[in-house]
Amino acid sequence: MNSSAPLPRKASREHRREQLIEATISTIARRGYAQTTLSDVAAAAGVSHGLVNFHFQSKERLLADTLRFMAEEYRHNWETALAEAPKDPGSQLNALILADFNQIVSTPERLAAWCAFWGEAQSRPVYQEQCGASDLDYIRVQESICERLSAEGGYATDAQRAARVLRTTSEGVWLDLMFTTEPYTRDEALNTMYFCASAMFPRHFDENGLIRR
Amino acid sequence: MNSSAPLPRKASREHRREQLIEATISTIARRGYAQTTLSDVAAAAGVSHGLVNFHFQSKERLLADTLRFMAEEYRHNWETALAEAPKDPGSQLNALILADFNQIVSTPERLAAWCAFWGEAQSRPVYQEQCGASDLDYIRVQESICERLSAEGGYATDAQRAARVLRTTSEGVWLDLMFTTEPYTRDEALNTMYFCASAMFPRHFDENGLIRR
Amino acid sequence: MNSSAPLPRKASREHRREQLIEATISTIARRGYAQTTLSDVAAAAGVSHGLVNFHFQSKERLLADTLRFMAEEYRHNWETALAEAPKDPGSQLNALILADFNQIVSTPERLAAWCAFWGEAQSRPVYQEQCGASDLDYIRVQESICERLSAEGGYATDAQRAARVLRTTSEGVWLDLMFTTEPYTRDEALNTMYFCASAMFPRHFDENGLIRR
Amino acid sequence: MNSSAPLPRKASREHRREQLIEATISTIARRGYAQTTLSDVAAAAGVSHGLVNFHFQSKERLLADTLRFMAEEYRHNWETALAEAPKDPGSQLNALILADFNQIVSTPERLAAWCAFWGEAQSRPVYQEQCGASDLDYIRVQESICERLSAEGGYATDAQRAARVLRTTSEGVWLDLMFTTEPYTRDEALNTMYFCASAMFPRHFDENGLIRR
DNA sequence: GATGAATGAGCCTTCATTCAT
DNA sequence: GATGAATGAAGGCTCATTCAT
Repeated sequence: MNSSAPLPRKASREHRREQLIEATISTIARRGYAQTTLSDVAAAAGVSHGLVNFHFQSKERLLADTLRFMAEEYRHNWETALAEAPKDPGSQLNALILADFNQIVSTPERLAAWCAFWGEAQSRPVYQEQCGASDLDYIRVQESICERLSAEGGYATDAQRAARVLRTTSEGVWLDLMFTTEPYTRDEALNTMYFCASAMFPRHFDENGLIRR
Repeated sequence: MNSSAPLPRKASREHRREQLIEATISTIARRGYAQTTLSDVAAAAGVSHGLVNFHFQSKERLLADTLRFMAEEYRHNWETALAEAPKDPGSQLNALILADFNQIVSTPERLAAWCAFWGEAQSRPVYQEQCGASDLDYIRVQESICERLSAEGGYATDAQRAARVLRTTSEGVWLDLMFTTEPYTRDEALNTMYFCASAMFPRHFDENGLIRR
Repeated sequence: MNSSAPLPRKASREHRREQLIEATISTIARRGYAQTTLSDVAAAAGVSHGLVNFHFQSKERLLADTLRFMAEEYRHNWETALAEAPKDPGSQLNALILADFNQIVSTPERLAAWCAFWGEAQSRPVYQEQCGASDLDYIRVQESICERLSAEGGYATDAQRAARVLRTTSEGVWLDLMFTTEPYTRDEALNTMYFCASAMFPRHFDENGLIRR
Repeated sequence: MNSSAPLPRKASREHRREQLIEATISTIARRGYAQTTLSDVAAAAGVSHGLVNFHFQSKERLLADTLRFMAEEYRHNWETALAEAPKDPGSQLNALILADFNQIVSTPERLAAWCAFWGEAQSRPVYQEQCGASDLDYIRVQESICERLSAEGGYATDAQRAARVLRTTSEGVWLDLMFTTEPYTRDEALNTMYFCASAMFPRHFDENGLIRR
């Protein structure tokens, strides 16, 4: 997996942690959550397994920290996208859609790891807490953008449900990218998102994306 | 734990198997996939753990058979719903939507178990095979219904993408029912589905369901 | 293994026991002592595994009874051979040698089963008791024949050691028939025995057997 | 149980392995092959049972490595004996006989362990492979010594069969040392071997050993 | 910081034994 | 007599965790 560059014998604390977290994501993606052992993670990171415990105290914490890392990465991804986009609601919604399918959070490894955590989260309150707040923020921002868009475009649409349909479609398309026996491309994934947006906001989106005026 | 009635000492083979599969679904829902042990399952079924291996040979097979059971149950659910509904595409699509949220497949236990299996499926080819064919059938039936609906209603819509949006929204709403910190009701879930359908097929659906004429 | 003739639904007690003992010998020969389970034995006998316990109460007793059966069979084999042979010591010793390699006790299955029991006997006093008395009888009879032969032939040989060499060679040749990567035939086995006898009693034996006068 | 001194917490890998192999031989000798568990072995070595798997991966491999160890020890024993003995065939054969009954390979533990492995070997190809080659080498060396002895002494004897009788007698005497209810001493065992040798090579051996000239 | 030998709890699995039918 | 579902003790194996070096 790793073993790429011969690591500096002494990496800084933070760097080691991040390296181990990346190895954890890799391993979960490859072997699944239930099959992931600390030895797998250590091997993927090219270090001894004792070191994992040294930096994370326990497997539980390693996994929790990995999930937090991914949640923060995800949040940072869409927050940055929104900050860099024009402030009109169409552009903002477009930025949100694009952010979900860019090369940072939408890699096969990330998708697989998210999927694995979802599978476990239901029975682990600690995981739900980990993500709940982030998700709520995302939902509220998305809803508020949809409201502004609705107002601006004169849509008679229910903004909350529109936002929810966009969000669930995004999640479902992620699952498609993981599982369908006849998978489709990331472009088709995006087009599906735009198709969905255009059904609800036809004066702002068509199947190819945001309508520029 | 042993929620059911005191079991007869000897249940028929098939009945025992089904009982153990139900106990497995329960246990996965409660404890998660990774934390599910044969002893948990046996305790949930009120039998000794040796009996699980007696009937399923291994934990692996118990889980695979459980997934198969759920896949067949899911398929049977929507096939029956379609068979019992009027044959016009609006009614058929409506039946498909309702089937996903009825009391058979949309119980908290079923949702949680599905979610757990999704999390593991990515790293288990045998699970993907288990579900792949079923999923494809569902997708094709749903697409064909959307095509007929599109033709009938004169929609300029892309039937394949419309079907996909409906399906992914359904999956995403399932995840919402599992995870959101501010969960909503099954009625709201259905209304969200109808909102989605009405955005794409406004002459057949509104937010409250199929428009009767 | 078995399954030969469709068994009468109700076999007599003794017949069932013997049938199960033969199945045990078969199974030990095929799978080894440590790998032999009651289910293997039952399957080899074509009956349900519950029946084995019914007839033998426990696995321990089944194995002990099997060993006793083989010990009695072995003893009966050489006793009969001695009874049917002429009474001169040369003929008697010859009968003893031939008895060890005839078709009753020297089948591959018997040899393998004996070997397996030897391997376990060391740590099981009950097995040693089972065979000890029989062995002692055999040893004494063989020694007494050798003494008579020694006297008759005017050999200056130590009859006890001569008997022991014959007996150990017989055992060692049995092991050869089981294990050597370049096995030899039963005829060569016999010739080896005669070679051994002729070295000690050259006026009574040559490499081809008893010297008739 | 833990017969040796309190072990250093960290023994070198090779030393640990050998220590565990000795514990395995001990345990097999005491409890028999079928009754030997990893916990027994670990207890005999004074370590936790997890450590056994750590060093040998599985019980299967532990036993196979133990057998290999004993086979190599046995081979080394007679090879060294031959190397240190005078090169005339009489001395070489004498060295071979003595080697089989010295304090290295002919301890009660070794004999019992060999016996247990023989009992299992028949049904385990891997065990047969383990020993087959070594045995063949031994047989060939022994035959060639007997041939040289035969030529030197002008015996009209069949060297191959003579070698075989010596070898089988040796094995049989080993079994006697394990099993007979009236056991005899190691000296008597050796005398029996010499008795056997003297019967076939009377100008080189008498009952007390090699005839020095 | 880092390593890897060592520990031991916990799990899956096997299988002798029981027993209702 | 015979069957086979059911039990539960026991064993092999995994792996998170500890800790001497």
